[in-house]
Amino acid sequence: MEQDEGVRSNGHAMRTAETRACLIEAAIAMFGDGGFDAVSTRQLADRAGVGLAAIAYHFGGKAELFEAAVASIAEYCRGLTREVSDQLEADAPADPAERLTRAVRAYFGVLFGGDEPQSWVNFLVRCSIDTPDAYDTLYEAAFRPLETALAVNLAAHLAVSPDEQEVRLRAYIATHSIVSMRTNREAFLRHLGWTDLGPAQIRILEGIVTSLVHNALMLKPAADNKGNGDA
Amino acid sequence: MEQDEGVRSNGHAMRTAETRACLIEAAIAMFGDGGFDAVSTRQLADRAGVGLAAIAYHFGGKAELFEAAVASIAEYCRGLTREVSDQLEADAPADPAERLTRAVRAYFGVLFGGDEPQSWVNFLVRCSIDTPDAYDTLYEAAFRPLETALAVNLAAHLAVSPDEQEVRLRAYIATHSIVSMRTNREAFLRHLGWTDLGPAQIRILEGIVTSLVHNALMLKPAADNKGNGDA
DNA sequence: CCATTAAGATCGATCGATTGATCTAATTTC
DNA sequence: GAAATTAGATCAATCGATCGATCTTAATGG
Repeated sequence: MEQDEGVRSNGHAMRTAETRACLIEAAIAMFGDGGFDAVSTRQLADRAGVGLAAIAYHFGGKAELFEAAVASIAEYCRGLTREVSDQLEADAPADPAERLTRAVRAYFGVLFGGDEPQSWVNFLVRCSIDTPDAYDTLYEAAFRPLETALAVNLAAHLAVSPDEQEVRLRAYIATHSIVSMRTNREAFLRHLGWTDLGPAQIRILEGIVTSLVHNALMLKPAADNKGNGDA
Repeated sequence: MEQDEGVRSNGHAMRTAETRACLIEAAIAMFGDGGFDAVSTRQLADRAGVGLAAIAYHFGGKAELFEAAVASIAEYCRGLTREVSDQLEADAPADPAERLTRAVRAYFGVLFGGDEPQSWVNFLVRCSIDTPDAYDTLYEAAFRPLETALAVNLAAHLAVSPDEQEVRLRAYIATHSIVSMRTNREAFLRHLGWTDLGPAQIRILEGIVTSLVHNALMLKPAADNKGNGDA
């Protein structure tokens, strides 16, 4: 039963990869839970099940381990968003509106269907306010492609340029209405009087999200955006 | 011209109040910038222009200073949201839809018209993920009243019960679409390709927000919420 | 009215504990 | 046995907290 010895060409290399993976996983979870300064290198090593010196040996130091955690979660997020952006760039439904509907549903599924712990989400939130530079890498790699694909389809649907700020703003509102339910978890749960996000709650959310797409994202601007001024 | 000697009945009390205020202001700014564990008590004291021992003397310790900062910013936020919830509870426009439109504009003005530094917003974000208990106090005091007033008017407009999750969910989406532009600042700026939130950008936002209210918040559910299933 | 005393508030120095980093010796793999 | 990797011990630096001394203000006595 050598279930995971396929890539094990070298025993040292495997041990190295495993130790690094354990440390990165511990880093994402613990940095996400408490923030960079709230976690000590000893706690990280204990959680990862390795010695304290392994951090310095494999990454150079605490800061470099954090960077590796950012790169790791960026790659993971890229995999998630690729599922969605592929929907938007597929040929299947020719109608942009239909593609948008499906893509938003797929995005919703990615955000609420996975089993990533909340600490991973918190890690991303902390990144954006603690280390904007690190967040920049993450955003460009994982979220920019999705945003671009969304803007292209939305612009086609509205028959305007994808560079119009109206288009990008709509895309932001639509996507982050969903995203904020995870990034802003505490406020969201309190707002709805919920204590958890179980399957029952997620089903309710999905219905509203569908409505949201039609309203905020795809509805033609018509007269309500320019006609009423501010009277 | 004794502009601020009205309440100064006691010299000691005044010195105490001033020192406490300086420490709390420094705490909000520095905790917001870097998080609880990223800031040392020495840095806090330096920023506040007081001695290190003043923290223990006036608050008991670093943790208690943080709690005092939460209470302070909660009271401040309560003042901001009261401006908006008053709009929703006023008699002036009898039409709930019109009250909602005005209130959302007022909320937008509160969020983008003030001169509170971004570190204050970050303080709130950190609260929600670092100390949910502290955030609970803050939410109940400052945001719950606004949310309730919003739900009441929205329910009246849609002719349903304010307890319907559809109503609360709509209110969340509408309000947090705006709020997330500040709490999720880095992603928002990158999404729009902006580098700052100046008056020009805020003017653009206001137009879209107006549209958002009509679309996501006040538009009748019609057939798109229940009719299409998930085909 | 001024001098004296008590209380309130601040400050610099220092405590033990913990931090990230480093070093050495032991273990594992080839 | 040589190289790679790990664990345990230890480093200087910094952490939050505490102490006594100093300064400011309020209250008291003459």
